Order: sequence, then C-alpha cells, then structure tokens
Amino acid sequence: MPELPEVETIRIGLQTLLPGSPVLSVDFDWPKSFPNAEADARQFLVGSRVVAVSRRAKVLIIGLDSGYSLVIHLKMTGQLVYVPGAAKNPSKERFGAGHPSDSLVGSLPDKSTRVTITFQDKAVLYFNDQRKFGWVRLLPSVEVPHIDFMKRFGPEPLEDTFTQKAFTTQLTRRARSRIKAALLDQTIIAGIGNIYADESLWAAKIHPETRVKDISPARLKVLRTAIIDVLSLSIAKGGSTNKNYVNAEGKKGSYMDFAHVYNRTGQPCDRCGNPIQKIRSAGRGTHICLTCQREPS
DNA sequence: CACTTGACCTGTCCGC
DNA sequence: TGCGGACAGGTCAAGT
Repeated sequence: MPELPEVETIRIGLQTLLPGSPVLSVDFDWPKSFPNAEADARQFLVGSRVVAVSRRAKVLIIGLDSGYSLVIHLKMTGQLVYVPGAAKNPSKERFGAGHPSDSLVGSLPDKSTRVTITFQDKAVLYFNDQRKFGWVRLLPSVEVPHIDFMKRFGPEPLEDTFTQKAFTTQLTRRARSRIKAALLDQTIIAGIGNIYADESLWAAKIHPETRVKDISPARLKVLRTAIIDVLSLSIAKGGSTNKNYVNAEGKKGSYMDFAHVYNRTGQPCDRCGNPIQKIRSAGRGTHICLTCQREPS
C-alpha cells in the first residue's frame, strides 16, 4: 500500500504518539515479519524509549534511546496502529464501540497482526500485515543510513534537494526507459508508487509509456511540479485509502476522493470528459486519459 | 540494458 | 453457493 504520503502520515502520527513510555514487551507471530527479533529484541528494544520517528522513501525509522532503531517497511498491506491503553483490557475496547466512522480497523490484535509492541503505560503498537510482505528490523541507529537499500534511494521529492536539475540528472540514468517505470524506480526518486505515478503523469499530461529521453525539458518541469503537488496534497489529506491503509490512529486517508485517474477506470476525465482507461505499464495496472496523455511518439 | 515473469502471501471480486 | 482465475499500494531475483 503505502507510498510516501501514507508512510509520512503514519510518521507524523507516531512522532507525537510514541515518545515517552519505555517498551515493556514485544511479540510476533510470523518470523519473517521480524527477522532478527530473537537476537536483539530483548536487549535493545525492551526497556528503551522512542526518541524520534523518521522516514526515508517508504521506510519508517523509529529511533530508540538504546542506540538501536526499528526499521519498518509496510510493503503492500502493512499498518502501524497505536492504541493507548490497549494492554489494560485485552479482550474489549480498543476500536470497539464508539470508534470514529473513518476507522478501518476493528478490535486489535486481529489475524493480520504480526508484531505487537507493548509499552509500560499500557499503550500498544500493532504491526498488521495481511499479505506478510512487510517487515520490521532492529538495527544499530548509526548503521541505518548505510544499509544497501537506504543508500541507493534517490532524492526525497519533498525536500529541497529535489531540484529540477537533480530530477533531470536522475532521469538520464533511465533515459531509454518508459517514464512510469522510471518513476517507480526508488533509486531514481524515492517514495513514488503506483498511485502517485499515475496521478503525477496525468497532471503533467504525459503518457506513461513515453521514453524518458523523448520528454522535453519543459514537460519534465511540469512533471516535477506535479509530483510535488500530488504528494503534498495527499499528505494534507492523510494519504490514500484504496483498500486497507490506515494511519497511526487507525483512520483512513481521503486522497482517493481527489484522485483523477487511479481506480477511476471508465469514469470521465476531470479535464476532458473522456473515459479513463486502464492499461498495463511497468508490469502494473495503469490509469490514463488517452486524450490528455498523448501516445509516446 | 530494459522489460517480463515469478516469488513472497492473503483476500476479494468477478464470471461461470 | 462453489470454484478458478485475475488482481491488489512493493520489491527482489532471475530469465529473455
């Protein structure tokens, strides 16, 4: 699920919710969800406090005062949901009666719960992941930026380093690729996934199958602005809940109400009124307006 | 190189 | 109602 706006929304939530109480215990039901828990969890997780929550691309980093960090990738269906007081009443409450109507999660833990972190103040952080693709790892904080996949990420699209020059330079590394594939390549630009690739390309009026080298500098300028606008708006709306994304409080995001093409197959294009089409590009379902987004030349 | 396919998993939806 | 297949926000590795 989560692309940059969803992960960032979770980060913002956890940043205010987590720091404070020390970790009391940690449990997990699916070893692949927490590969090195046995080795390190007791000594470097239990008893430590969260000091900060950060994000790089689609990866969340929960820094602990033990000098270790929880590094988390939610992949397709991961959720991180914080429930204050959950440990007091293991059998009821949580998201039971009275929970907001924009909540998507029921009583926790449920059958998708993979990792449970309980804090001394009775709050519980649940890592749920229906498809079991996501993972949590505990690593020394100083090593986190030097992990292979962290080093390879391209620029963060919402930081000052994402200049037009940086964008163009990065794209030349995939000059012969199709633009959609390039946008999904995390080493070119960090954090864009299937939803925001489609939305950005619609906004910039570029057909996803266009070769990067065939896109004019002027059009690439429009694209960079579109990426920034689309991601920023989505963060402002709390991300996209297409299926099961929720924020740190278990609530849905509303960006899908503002999407122009994603998941809108057959509906009229907001610019020209012609029906949105669905094709396959870069191996992914891809939504386009064939009238607005010109065929690759 | 760049693209496709298959893996990793579970769940849902659609057509028959 | 049941069954099979396609498909789903992400990323790897391997094959073409």
